[in-house]
Amino acid sequence: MNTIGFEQHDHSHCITDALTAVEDRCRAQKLQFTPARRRVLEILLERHRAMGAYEILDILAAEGLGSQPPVVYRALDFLVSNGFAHRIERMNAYTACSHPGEDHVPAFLICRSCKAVAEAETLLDGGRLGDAARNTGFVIEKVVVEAEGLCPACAEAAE
Amino acid sequence: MNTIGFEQHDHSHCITDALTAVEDRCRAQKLQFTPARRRVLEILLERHRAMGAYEILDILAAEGLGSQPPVVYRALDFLVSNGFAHRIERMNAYTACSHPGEDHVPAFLICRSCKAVAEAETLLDGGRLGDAARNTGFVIEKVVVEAEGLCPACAEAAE
DNA sequence: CCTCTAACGTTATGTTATAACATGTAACAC
DNA sequence: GTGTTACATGTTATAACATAACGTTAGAGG
Repeated sequence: MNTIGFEQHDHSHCITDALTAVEDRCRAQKLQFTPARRRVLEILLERHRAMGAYEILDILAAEGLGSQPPVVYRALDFLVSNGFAHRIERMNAYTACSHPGEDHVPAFLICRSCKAVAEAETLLDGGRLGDAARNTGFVIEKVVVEAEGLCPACAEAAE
Repeated sequence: MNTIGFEQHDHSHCITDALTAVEDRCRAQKLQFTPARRRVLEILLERHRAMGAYEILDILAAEGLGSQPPVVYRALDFLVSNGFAHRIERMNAYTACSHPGEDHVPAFLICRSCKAVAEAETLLDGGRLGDAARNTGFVIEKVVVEAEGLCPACAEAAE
């Protein structure tokens, strides 16, 4: 199964590409890409879907990389706050970023049937929400956009 | 303090108006607006801010309306699924709807400093997200839009 | 009155996340 | 090369959020 974009792709390349991009970025910004942080990102990239923190933790534990919740939450905090992964609020889950390094406002399409997640794009300021904020004097710093529905495969199966 | 829209308003009116609208709607749709459900909505309207389920439960418990989590979660399920309240995913919190009865896609402006929440509007289909979905064949059923930042008062205080 | 359904009471448990504090470690200044 | 600083990690405990499951109750409609 693939999820991002709901289409087939060269998965081993997408993993190594993403890792390389993150490594470069960490070097450039003097961020410590430690084994635990790296392994969590690898897990997210390998599975290529949204995963719960404790699901990731189970894998880390099996590999001897730590068995307590703070281990995985710290790694996820690092990845999310540096834009290498995203948190899906609707699912209390985490997913590797599709294009780490680029500054962007992610928007997610979440299939309620198979739980696949695709990452799309929005702009921060352009639309109606920006208008509403400007009218009231609210200063937007971060935006979460998550759509739930049926992915192409599940929509077809449901007919 | 008020929150919705970040502006002063006639609060007792806004409570009674909202309750009346919900009552009407329940009558029209033969929904049971039971004491627990009503009281939870009243609590959300009175406080006029996003509240956690257990915070609401504490109040219910003090009033003898039930002390176990399912009590409040059932009431919230009813209110949310009928559009009388909304869940704020970012905060694991709930808030009364500003315009119950009208079909709408809520968007929230959440102040990270004072936790005030304003409800704005978006359209479901119009924008960039709709385009992305259409391109991939994804069928959107529900959209969550939540912006975090500083409300006018806190933005000013921060300067 | 009976029955069906939706709501409610209650117990227990599952799931997600963080506080707090001790320990280790690499880089840097002196 | 030692003290200091800053950051990362190990570990224990607990907080915060949510639901499963099952029995009971109460109102609507036959």
